[in-house]
Amino acid sequence: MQSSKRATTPQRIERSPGIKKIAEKLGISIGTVDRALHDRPGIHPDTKKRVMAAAAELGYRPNLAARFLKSGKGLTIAVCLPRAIAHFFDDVRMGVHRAAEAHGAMVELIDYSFSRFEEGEAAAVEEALKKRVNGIILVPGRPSHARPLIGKASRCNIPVVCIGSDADGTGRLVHVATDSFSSGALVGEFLGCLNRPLRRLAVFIGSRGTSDHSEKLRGIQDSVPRHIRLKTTWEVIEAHDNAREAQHLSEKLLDTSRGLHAVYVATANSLPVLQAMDRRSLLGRIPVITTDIYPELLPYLRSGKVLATVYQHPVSQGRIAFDALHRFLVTGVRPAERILLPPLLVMRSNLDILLERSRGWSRRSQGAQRSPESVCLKG
Amino acid sequence: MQSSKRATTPQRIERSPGIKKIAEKLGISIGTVDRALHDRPGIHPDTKKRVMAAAAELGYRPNLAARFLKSGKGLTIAVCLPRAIAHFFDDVRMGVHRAAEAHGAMVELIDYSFSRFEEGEAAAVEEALKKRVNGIILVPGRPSHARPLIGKASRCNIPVVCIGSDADGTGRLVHVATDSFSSGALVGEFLGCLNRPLRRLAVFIGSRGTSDHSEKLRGIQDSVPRHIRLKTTWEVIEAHDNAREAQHLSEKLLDTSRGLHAVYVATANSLPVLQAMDRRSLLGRIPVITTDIYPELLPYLRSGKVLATVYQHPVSQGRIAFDALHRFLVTGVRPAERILLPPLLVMRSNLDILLERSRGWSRRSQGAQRSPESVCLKG
DNA sequence: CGTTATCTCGTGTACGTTACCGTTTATCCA
DNA sequence: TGGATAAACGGTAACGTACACGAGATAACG
Repeated sequence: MQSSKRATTPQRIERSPGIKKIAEKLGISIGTVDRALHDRPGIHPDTKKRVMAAAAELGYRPNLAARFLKSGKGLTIAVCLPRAIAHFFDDVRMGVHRAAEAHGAMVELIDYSFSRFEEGEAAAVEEALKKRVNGIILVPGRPSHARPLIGKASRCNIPVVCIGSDADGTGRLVHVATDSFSSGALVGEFLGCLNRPLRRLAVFIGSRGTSDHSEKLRGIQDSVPRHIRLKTTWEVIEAHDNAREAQHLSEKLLDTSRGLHAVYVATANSLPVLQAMDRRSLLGRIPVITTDIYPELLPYLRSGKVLATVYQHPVSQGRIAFDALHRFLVTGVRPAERILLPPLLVMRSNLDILLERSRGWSRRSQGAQRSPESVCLKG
Repeated sequence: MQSSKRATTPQRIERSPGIKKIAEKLGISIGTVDRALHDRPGIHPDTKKRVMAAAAELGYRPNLAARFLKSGKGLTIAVCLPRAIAHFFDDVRMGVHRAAEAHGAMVELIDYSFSRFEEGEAAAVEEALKKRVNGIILVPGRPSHARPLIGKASRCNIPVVCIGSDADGTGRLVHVATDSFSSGALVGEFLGCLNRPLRRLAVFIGSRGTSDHSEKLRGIQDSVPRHIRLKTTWEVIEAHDNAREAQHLSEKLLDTSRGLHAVYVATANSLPVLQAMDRRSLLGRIPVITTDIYPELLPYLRSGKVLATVYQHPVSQGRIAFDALHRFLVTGVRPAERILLPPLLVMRSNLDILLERSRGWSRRSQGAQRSPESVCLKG
């Protein structure tokens, strides 16, 4: 069979040791090494130990290119997130997909969208486990319902990344979110800069039971007294992320207590509040700060009726979650227990650039806001 | 219970057509196809045309896993950036490296640092071209010097990504930066929110000749009148990114003109200005907004002596630049001509979370950040 | 007509991994 | 002790690509 002589080039490229190196170091076959490294049956425990030791000693790292080439498909990752408050989660999903695209066919995503109010997350995760995905990215709608599923996944050795709400103590890999306390504190600091007498402040949240919301409240209540000399009183309204409830409660608030000096809507459910205030011609007179960005909010921001909104980096959260998971799956390096992003203020001046970068909402430039010709360097 | 029949499943994973498919479709060998696809010598023009047509028809995409497996090394990308104003560029470099790490051994980076004031960029790029890298990420120190080199690289079919300064019209792949105009406009808007009489404003820039700086100036001068009723006068100081010059000019300004109402330092060279103001006990009385974040600036931010700083996402700029370049090299998809990031305000409340995410500067304790002590603007 | 150079193209091997099949060894029961 | 059965392990094809090498054809030259 061997006909001609080979004149292979020396090819002195330093390659990381492969499964073959381990095999010849131990004087066994690559098949055995393969079984040892992948918990496959049909191998003697002693042999397996020797292989694992040799692999560790040589610093073996599986060659993903070869693995992908052989198996024909890459890692599969389930992306489980709610449909509700769609704009935020759509951005998260986009962040995940963008990050995954960088790896081409070597990573495959499977989307599972579920209704936030029907505990659909359980079904989604269960489905993902059935499909034997390599990892799960999850935005828990109701963390209490998600916890057992996350525990189950972790026991199956399937890492779970939580975005937004956490589910700690379940064995989840990492929690990615914006820092809620800082969000509230940032708003407090900004309000303090306004140089106005702020005696009565209203804060709209979803529920005190949600740690995200209670932390935001704690943040602003901790921050405002530090920047404002006057004694402040607080109106805390729990709207439970329900539009009708938000509308009803805000109208009630506005009608009963007149001397409101600032409003902070700490949930994405800000539209009903804004509309109620608009009807009473309060916008523009009372400083309002909201959370997140969605199309209906844009006119309020552009007109200055809403001073600023706290941006929570949905796209980045998705990207970071994916990167952490991918890195763990590939290299085995565990990310930090928790990755917190800084909340940032978005105002009229930087709104359009932000949108252009993250989405396709407002392609229109706002008149004189930007000169038509692009920036061009001239020597 | 398994079926009696061995009958393995057809394993019909839909694979994208490879070089082999093209070969058998045309009835030629894979070697010929290889030569055609890679502009290798020794192939008849007609044959090459047929191959290219067939490749296009079948939607051929090279299998990077196989390519990497065979060749033993991945894409090599040169990262050329200055040493000066180190913190910003260090972050850019970190962003590039982080993004590259996700691809493991399939991407290799080569760092070329050069001195900004000695036209070192030319040598760096030249060196990269010699090494026959697949792409170049460049922060032009002196764009006018970089232009011919970028043109040369583009003619060699080596894509160049510019971060910060642009070199447009040279064939560079894409320009990544923060939107300078928005930066200035954001500061103007924020100052407007302060609700104070701002009649005399000082803006420190590097040079009017740098488009980045002149755009920031244009931004704030366009923005302030929209938020402040009073007529404003402007002091524009060009410090040429030189610390001594900045110190001298700021002291001269502070001593000659007393009624300053706000200061915007639009370059990273803000320390001399702050020190000059501090010596005259002006900090805390006159609102100051700076640019970028570096260790020496932290005390000013934490104490409230600097109200806010405009963050330009150095890490993200690096990451985005890399991703755009990588995507282009792998899929051939050209990114947008220009990718502009939104500038964002960093204040005390979100400073530490930001640092934790991007670097290791910040001290661990959140006690300091959330201590009751604070400095408000007086007067 | 023979020799050689040039151009064009086919062939073979290797990359690291996995799946599958074949082979050897150990265990157990009749 | 023979034979059956399973456990443990060896061997190899194949994934898609890159590249060295050689075969075949054609043309140019003596």
